[in-house]
Amino acid sequence: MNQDAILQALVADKLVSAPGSARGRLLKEAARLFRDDGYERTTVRDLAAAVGIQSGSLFHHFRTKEAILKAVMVETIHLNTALMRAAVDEAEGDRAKLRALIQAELESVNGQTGEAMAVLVFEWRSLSVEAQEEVLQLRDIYEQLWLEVLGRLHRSGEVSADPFVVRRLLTGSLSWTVTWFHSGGKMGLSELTDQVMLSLGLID
Amino acid sequence: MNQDAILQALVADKLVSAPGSARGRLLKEAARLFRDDGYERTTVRDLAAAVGIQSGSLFHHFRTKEAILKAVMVETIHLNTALMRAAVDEAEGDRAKLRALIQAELESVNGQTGEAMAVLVFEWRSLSVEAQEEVLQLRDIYEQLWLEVLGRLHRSGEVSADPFVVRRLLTGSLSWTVTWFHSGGKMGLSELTDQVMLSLGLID
DNA sequence: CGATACCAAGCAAGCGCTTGGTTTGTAAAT
DNA sequence: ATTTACAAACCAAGCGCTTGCTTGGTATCG
Repeated sequence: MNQDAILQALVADKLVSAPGSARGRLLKEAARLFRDDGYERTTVRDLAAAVGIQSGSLFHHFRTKEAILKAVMVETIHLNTALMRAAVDEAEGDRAKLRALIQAELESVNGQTGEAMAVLVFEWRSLSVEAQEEVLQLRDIYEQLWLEVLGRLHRSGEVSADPFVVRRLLTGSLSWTVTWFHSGGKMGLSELTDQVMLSLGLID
Repeated sequence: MNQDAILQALVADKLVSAPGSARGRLLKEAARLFRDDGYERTTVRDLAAAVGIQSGSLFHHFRTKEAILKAVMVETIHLNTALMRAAVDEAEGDRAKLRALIQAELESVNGQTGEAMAVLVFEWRSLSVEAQEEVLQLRDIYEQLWLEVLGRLHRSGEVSADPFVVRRLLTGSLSWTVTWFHSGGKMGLSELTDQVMLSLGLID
């Protein structure tokens, strides 16, 4: 199952907006603006201009500005949960599964959905407390994927540190790559993945 | 040279405001509010109320709201550069120096100056481009400390991955601890440091 | 014909910051 | 020891602007 097929399945289930639809384009522009300028600095007028409508017309699609932020986050989580599960299912062996997870997360952060992922990481606080809890619950689903793989690698002695701690250290280091890594450079995503595995002592 | 002595030396050099002074208290409250609510969400009225003055009176101490953010960041960098240098100087051997750097950064992020450090990490974009460059230059000074130690560990074969990459991965994982690690819990800062060293394969 | 998507205009509230004047702390002059 | 002088710290009020969002009406299309 490739990335396009995964996306289409999610669209069919109405978990993610079709990229071509008005709602889909709006969310894409929102993700870009929220990442570049931050949620608070982005005005509804900026966002409306980016999609070529009047600011008031936004509220035909979303009840509030916060609902747009939440939708960006929720759809991103749904997409990435599916991508992670596919990555982990395709790889054989726990080292390979971990490598697949790392590469998948790096692709999410630095690839096409990177804008939305960055928003997910850095725009937390702009969500109301209730919305935060909702998003957090969704996120836990794919955290479980990591913990299973890391748990087995820990029991086999290949990873000495505590799985929970390792996952959290990785969350930080992988999402932080958005601030310094640029896919166009001389190091590619695959090499970066290797470097992460190396730094964990999982390649010799 | 302990932490208090370092702080006093910086205050004497006017690189950091005295914690008891009006300016010092203002910056401390600003750091707390900027971390908790974000720079954009924090209003000058919130900040003024937190230090017990009128909002207009803030502008007697700082020309603009942004100048307050910048001051928080600049003073934090000065303080932490000094702390890092002390940590690295006191430790003997490169593994011990790396451990000292990690622990010092974890203390900065999660300890007394944690609020300001979180601001430094997460409130980037709210600074004007010129101010960003200024802050970046100051930060490079202490990045050099890390690269020297990591470079030696790399040449000796103790750290296989590229020093630049390792430093950046560590920047992410260490600053991210602010979102999940709480010093009050059952794992202390020293144990967390051990876990980081473990995850790098630097303890057996 | 009815639903969906949009525009034009603007409201109420909140924003950073300014202004003009008063209090407070300090130190030299009497 | 008291007065004088002056700057630093602060208050009360509010200006001009931007913000998220609302309203009432108009295209567009199956």
